Amino acid sequence: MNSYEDYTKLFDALSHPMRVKIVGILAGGRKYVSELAKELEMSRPLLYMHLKKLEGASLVVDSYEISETGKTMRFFELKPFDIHLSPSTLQDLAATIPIDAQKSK
Amino acid sequence: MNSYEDYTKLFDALSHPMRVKIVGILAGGRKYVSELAKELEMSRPLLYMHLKKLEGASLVVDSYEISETGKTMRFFELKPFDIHLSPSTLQDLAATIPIDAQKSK
DNA sequence: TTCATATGTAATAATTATATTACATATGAA
DNA sequence: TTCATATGTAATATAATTATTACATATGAA
Repeated sequence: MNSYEDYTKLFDALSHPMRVKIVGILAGGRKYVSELAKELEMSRPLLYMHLKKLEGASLVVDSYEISETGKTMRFFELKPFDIHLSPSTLQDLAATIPIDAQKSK
Repeated sequence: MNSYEDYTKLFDALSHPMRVKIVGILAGGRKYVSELAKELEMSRPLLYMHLKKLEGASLVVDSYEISETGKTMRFFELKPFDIHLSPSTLQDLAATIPIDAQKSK
């Protein structure tokens, strides 16, 4: 974790309950996309959108594997993180934010 | 802090750099609206929008005071908070999120 | 009265985010 | 060949967020 953009991306990633839910599931171990979609009762296009945000925030990483039955599977797993939020930590972070900062997309 | 909605509101509030900046400034002491707008070089309507989000996330509270020159001033100050984010804490939080949860507006 | 400094908000524009539908490829099993 | 299960994405629709402009009120000082 370095810049304030990293932090706003992280907060943005965790601002949607389904993405927090995805993180919670992955905290119990890696899953492949179709498996996750079934568990979340969510369409894959929508799930991909959420996973992309989580990956953009460096909360998850993906890797490919071929199953015993020959299917390509894309696994997602959680990256370790440990973040402390308090007035003091946010004050330090805020000090690095320029006055004309916009939301990073 | 109780429900997952409280947390997603908090993350949403911190997902914009200017709101983190506002929190950082208020960590140094309370400010009234016009004072903040000047320091942030931001229009008051836009600042109000950001402050409303921060207040909705229970990060700040407001109070009114009459200045020595008779002007009504609306002060904002930071509420204390201390949040720890890790796979384990998010796993606990995620367990409370229903499968059909949508973003709370 | 006019000016400067507070407050507040309604209306709109512009941009992003969220969600769905409809495609497409590839593999192994039946 | 057909089916089930993986993958991926393009196009579109809907909704929410972000940002600006234009108002309005109130106070005390000049």
